[in-house]
Formats: sequence, structure tokens, C-alpha cells
Amino acid sequence: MAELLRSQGYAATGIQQLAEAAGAPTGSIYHHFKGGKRAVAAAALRHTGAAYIQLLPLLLDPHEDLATGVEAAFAQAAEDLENTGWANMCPVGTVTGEIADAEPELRAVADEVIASWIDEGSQYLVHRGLSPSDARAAVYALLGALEGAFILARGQRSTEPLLAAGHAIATYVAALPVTTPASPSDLGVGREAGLDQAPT
Amino acid sequence: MAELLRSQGYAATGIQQLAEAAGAPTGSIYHHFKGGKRAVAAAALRHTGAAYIQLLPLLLDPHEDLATGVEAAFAQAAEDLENTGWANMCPVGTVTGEIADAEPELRAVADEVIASWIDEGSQYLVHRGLSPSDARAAVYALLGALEGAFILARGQRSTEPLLAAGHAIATYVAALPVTTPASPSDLGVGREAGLDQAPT
DNA sequence: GTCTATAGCAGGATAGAC
DNA sequence: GTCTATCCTGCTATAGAC
Repeated sequence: MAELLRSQGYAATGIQQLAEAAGAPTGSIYHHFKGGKRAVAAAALRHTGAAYIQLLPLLLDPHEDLATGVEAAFAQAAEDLENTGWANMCPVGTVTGEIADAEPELRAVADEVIASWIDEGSQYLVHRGLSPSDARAAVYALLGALEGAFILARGQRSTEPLLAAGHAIATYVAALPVTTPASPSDLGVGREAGLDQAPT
Repeated sequence: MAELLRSQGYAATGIQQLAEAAGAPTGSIYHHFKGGKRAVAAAALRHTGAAYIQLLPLLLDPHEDLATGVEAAFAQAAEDLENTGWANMCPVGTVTGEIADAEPELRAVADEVIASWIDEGSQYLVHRGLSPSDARAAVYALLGALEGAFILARGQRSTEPLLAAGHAIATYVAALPVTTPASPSDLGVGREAGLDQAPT
């Protein structure tokens, strides 16, 4: 479902299309998801929301310098986007703009997913030495720049928007004060505390 | 049409709904737009695309410092978004993510609109003293951050994403080298050359 | 050119056999 | 629990009267 949502949006994705893609008839879907199409979409958003936030420490931990890591992460996203034939990488972004006014329940789910991203992302950046307020603002900026660059990149079929966004956010992050100068022993070891537990 | 597109997206916006909003029956729409729904959407995207880029010099000219102007522009967008009940401010962003894979003709129109934004925005920033390559990257970053922040703001019904994005892009822009230190006589006079002529 | 009526079709959802 | 057949509603698009 997430695959269809991120490339087509909510309104254009049909239950029958989903059933065909899943190899199951429509009846089964309504049996498992009592709320119909809305419920399936909500589950898909929650699922990918929880999965995507895990990528943040995976992508940034290997880089001792946070700004370098950010730029590399955007470059990675650009490469992935191009390799998947410009299918959008984030169903939350694709769907939220579409349903924010017309589907209150789904908007609430999107709100919940975004809020969890901000919370967990902030924790990670605090762990990397940013102040809580700076960390929160930086996650908003990073996430917004990523979602917007995805849109531009998909519209133009070019990686340029993502690379430009990555460079801009990296420059911004580099300008933020760091309290703990990131002792090398904390880096590259693998995972760090604070993001291991999945969201509710 | 642009009003409906920016709040509901393309697939969810019906011709009948559009007809009702326009006060005209569906037949008239098909009489004026031979291509049907697609053609109406294409015209709406081109129309708003040409209108929105005009805002860039209007918003940034009054500020001698480019970074200050950028942050103020995002704050203005945040205020407008909240005052309009969180209806999205940009139909291009809302629609592009939705149809980039499924509607090749509309994607081409979106590509054209975005490209014109980049071209004209770059010209403006070059006029403000940035190098051509820096200007182009900055417009991509600014535009992507704006579109993405719109999505987050609409999902969360909060101005925080837009304010964070504005601050981040302002910080980034402030770090770029300026060749012409913006002589005060060029500013505040009104409009500058390079953006007067509308796009094709 | 403007509007009405309708054709043709697809989508979401359900009932009920297995 | 799984799948089939179907209802109903909505849409796009058109034909044709004014």
C-alpha cells in the first residue's frame, strides 16, 4: 500500500488496484481493515513512519561531522530516487498535502507520524550535541527540505533539487553550536541510545 | 481551480465540483478546455506558476539583507497559511507529488513551471549579488524547503515548520558570498530589471 | 456559446457462498 | 478466514436543445 500511496497519492489509489498488487481479493482487505480504504492508508502511514525514522541514525552515525552526514544522506536519497524511476520515497509527504483538508482522520495520523519524527529526530540531534531547541528546529528544517526536494525532483526528474537541499541544510547545521564536540569514541561503533525503541 | 487543486489535489478534485465553484455547468468547461480535466489543471498550474514567482522580488526587495528577507518571507507565508485555515499555498507542490508518475502531460507542465521558477529566481538572486551557480542552488533549496514546510505545516496545523525552514534557509543564504555588496541605492526603489517580463 | 440531460464507466463497499 | 459476485454511488465526458 505504501508503495502505491507514495507514487500515486491517496485519492488515485484504488482498493482494487491494491488488491491486485497484494495478490488478494478486495473482500480480504475489508475483512482485515474494518475502516476500509482509510484504515489501510492509516496503517501504511504509521508503518512507513516508524520505518523511516530508523534511517536517521543509520545514515548519520557513520559521519563524525553532522553536516557532512546530512549532505551524504541527501545524496543517498537522490541516488535512490533516481534508481527507483523517480517514485517518491515518502508516502507521508505525498499523502499529507492531498488530504490535509478533506480527510481529518488521516490528517491526524499524518500529524502523529510527523510529530514522532520530530521527537525522535530531536533526541538524536541532542545526542549529537545540539541544544533541544536547535535540534527541534533542525529536524523540522531537514524534514521539510527533504519532502519539498522530493517533490521538485519528481517533477523535474532530476537529482539537483535534492543535492541543493542537502547542501543548504548541511550549511545550516554546520552553523549551529555543538555542546559536546562529538568524541570519536562515540561514533562509528554502531547504534546509540535513544532511538532503539520503536514509536508507539 | 487552483484553489481546489491546492487544498484537495488533482484526483480528488471533480469537474462537477469545479463547475459548482465557478458557477458554471460542466458543459461550459469542456467547451473552453478541449482537453477536459487535464487541460484545466494544466492551465491552473501555469497560471499560478506565473503569479507566484512575481512574489519573490516583491517580498525580498524591501530587505537590504537577503537573509533577513528570506526569513521574513517564510514568516509571511506562515501567517497567510494559518489565516487561510491551513489551505495549502501552492497547487504546484500539492499536485506534482500526486501525478508525477501517473500523468505524464501534467508532470511536464509542472516541470515547466518549476523550471521557470528556478530561472527567474536565479536571475533575481544574481541581481542581488550571488554567483549564478550559487543562485540556482539557493533557489532550489528555498523552493524545496518552502514546499516541504507547507506539507508539514498543513499536516500539523502549525507554523513551526515554516518558521524553522525560513531560519534554516536564511542561515544558508547568509553564508553565501556576495559579489556586489547591495548598494542601498538599488534597494527599496521598487522593482528591478530581470523579472518584469512574464514567462512564456 | 450556454446549459441540461445522460451515457458510459470505475470505484468503494458489502453479502454471502465456500 | 478466503474469495466471488454485485450494488450503489460518483465521476468524466458528450450529445444536443436553447
